[in-house]
Amino acid sequence: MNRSNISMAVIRRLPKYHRCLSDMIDKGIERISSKELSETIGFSASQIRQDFNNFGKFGQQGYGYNVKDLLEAISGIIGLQHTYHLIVLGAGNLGEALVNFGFDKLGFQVDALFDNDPEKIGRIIHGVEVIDINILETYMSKNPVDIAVITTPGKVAQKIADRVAISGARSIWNFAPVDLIVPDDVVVEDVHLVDNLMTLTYLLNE
Amino acid sequence: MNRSNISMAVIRRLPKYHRCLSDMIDKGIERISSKELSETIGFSASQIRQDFNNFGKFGQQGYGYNVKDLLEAISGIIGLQHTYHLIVLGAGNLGEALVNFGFDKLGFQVDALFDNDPEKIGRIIHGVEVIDINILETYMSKNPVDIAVITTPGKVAQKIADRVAISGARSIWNFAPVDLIVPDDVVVEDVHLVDNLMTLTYLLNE
DNA sequence: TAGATTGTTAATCGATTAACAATC
DNA sequence: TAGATTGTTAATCGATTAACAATC
Repeated sequence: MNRSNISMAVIRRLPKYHRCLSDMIDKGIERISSKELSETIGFSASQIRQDFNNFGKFGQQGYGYNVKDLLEAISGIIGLQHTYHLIVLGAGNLGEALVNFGFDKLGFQVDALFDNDPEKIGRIIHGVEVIDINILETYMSKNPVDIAVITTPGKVAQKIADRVAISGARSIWNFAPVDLIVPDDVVVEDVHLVDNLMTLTYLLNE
Repeated sequence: MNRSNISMAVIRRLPKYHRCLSDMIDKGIERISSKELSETIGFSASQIRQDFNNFGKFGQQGYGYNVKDLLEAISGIIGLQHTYHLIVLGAGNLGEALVNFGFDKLGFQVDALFDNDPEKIGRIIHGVEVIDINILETYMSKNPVDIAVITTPGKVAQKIADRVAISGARSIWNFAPVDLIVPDDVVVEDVHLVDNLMTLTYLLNE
């Protein structure tokens, strides 16, 4: 039950449990066994029970799991009880798309966009202001930033990562096609879209 | 050397080899040992040699690997010698961002965007026309589609997947937060952005 | 109570790492 | 030739699956 011992394989399955259980709530399903959940989610019943038992005992022998309670437990494990403050570095199409994606319902609030383009600075995009990247440090000294989202070109991504890390960002969600180097206490999650496309083409030629 | 036996763990490392070797070409590096590559890429030298030897013998004892030859070999393994025809389903911010991402340099050509919004149909976005989703089948009967990119809301994603699959799309790059059900011969690669965000928040609370 | 299903231990499977003979 | 480094086999490690006692 020590979070730092949990393998990444388990951690990466948590969001899928969250999504699947949310769907079940919407459908009015009240209880579920690991066997039934297995059929919906595609993980083995054994793996499901192993996964949950990394974090505690959420079921009841002979009954299964209460969907609502289990969803709440998993939300808590993931950390969805908190609201997270995001800033997006790079007000291009991708940055704009992320502002508009609808993460806010889950507690992810984009507070500001940053760019170096004078044409964009000062504009409001989906209710979020575009701020001059030159005053990033000033902004960060006054506002908490949990997640810095990097959507800049690859060439400047490391420099931006350095700046947000030194200014106190706790984590980076990186869309630039580079492997960032950050201090030990900064968490990085990469979305390497080109890598995904290449995986797809490999499988296409199998 | 039978492609279908290769594990997904290996396949998902191929794009990173590609990126790392491309960077080395740009830097003018001509040869590299698995040990040196290990230090740059962060995989063990042993793993690197194991990975390559799934596909053939690309090195030379006592010398290492020729960077240019190795990059060409890996490009070929991934399938980058071909050009791929893409269509994007959903002309929202994300669809627009993907059209503009710059994949074309790697051989990924977006031929068309599809949407159901009369305001958008007929418009040209970054040189790509937005077509009425109602004539998707007509379009696909006349044009080859290797990769169908789904950027629609989750609710309609499965229906769109069904339509592109039956019309002959060979693969789907899915950005909707659903697990698509497709015929066996259609390859799906998911980009579940909400899942990535949740993984990040988990790690943030570790 | 009997049936069902969890929580947990043991067995299996697969992926990574270590070691070294082959060879450039 | 001697040194270096691959290709490949063997050992280890970790993750998944199977099994079953505990118990609701």
